[in-house]
Amino acid sequence: MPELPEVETVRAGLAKSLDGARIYKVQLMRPNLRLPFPDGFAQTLENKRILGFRRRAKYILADLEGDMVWMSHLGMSGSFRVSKDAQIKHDHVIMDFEDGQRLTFNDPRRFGFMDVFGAKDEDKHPYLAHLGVEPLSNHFNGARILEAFKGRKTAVKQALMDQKLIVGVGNIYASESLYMAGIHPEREAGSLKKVEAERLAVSVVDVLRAALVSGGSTLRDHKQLDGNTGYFQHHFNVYGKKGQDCPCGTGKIHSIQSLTQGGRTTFYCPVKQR
DNA sequence: CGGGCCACCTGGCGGC
DNA sequence: TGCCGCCAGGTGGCCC
Repeated sequence: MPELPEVETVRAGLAKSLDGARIYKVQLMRPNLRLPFPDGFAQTLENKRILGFRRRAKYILADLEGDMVWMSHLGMSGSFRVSKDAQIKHDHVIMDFEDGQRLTFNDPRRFGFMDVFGAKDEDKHPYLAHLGVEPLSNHFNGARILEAFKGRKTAVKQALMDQKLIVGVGNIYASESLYMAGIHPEREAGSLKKVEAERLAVSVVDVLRAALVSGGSTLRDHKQLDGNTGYFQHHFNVYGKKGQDCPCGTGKIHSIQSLTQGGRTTFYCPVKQR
């Protein structure tokens, strides 16, 4: 389920149930997800209290007693649930807590992964060290986009999804942000003017914040930890709407179009986005 | 280093 | 009903 708003919603759900809880037992139902679980993964987590949950990019980071960090990534189809329901297909990690709660990680496609490492190694972690700016931080603005995109020949849509430049924006919110900013997805990233970069920064923030307020987007049957579904999908302007009338209100009635970039589908308005 | 492409997986859906 | 191809919210690694 995961772009920034969905991951942040999951993080908040984990925090609500499990802040301060002590891990009692960790069961791995298979030796790997996309990556192998590190040696001693279960033993390292067991008997440690969770001090809090943070998010960096699309990674969930749990601070543990003993200056350790438990990292999770949801991939495309990963989800957590706090419940004592029976095990179901694709439940790969089951964590029981001292207070009786059970946390289960389910991931049909197994593109997710987990790791555990010392807190002092976090900044050097190969998957965390080269991440770009957090779009909901006060370091993010048009100037930052201009700097990140400078000299890039790649399409602005792909630059927007490049986690080394800006984190948290995936395929849905890249399309939605570019639509809102009125920028054509195939524009060369390095060609953005200052005003366009500023408009894009505002659009990215607006779209992510609006999605966050809605509890993220729920495609297919995905549920949040508490069993609720996000509902931002009802506010999409273009994502998944190829052929439908464009809501932009510019000129004559026209339809939303799609194209493929880097193997991913992009949705856009050929009139509003230039 | 940048950019393009493939790989990793399972499941759901539309078309025949 | 069954099979087939295609698509899906991500990202690491390989190649040039």
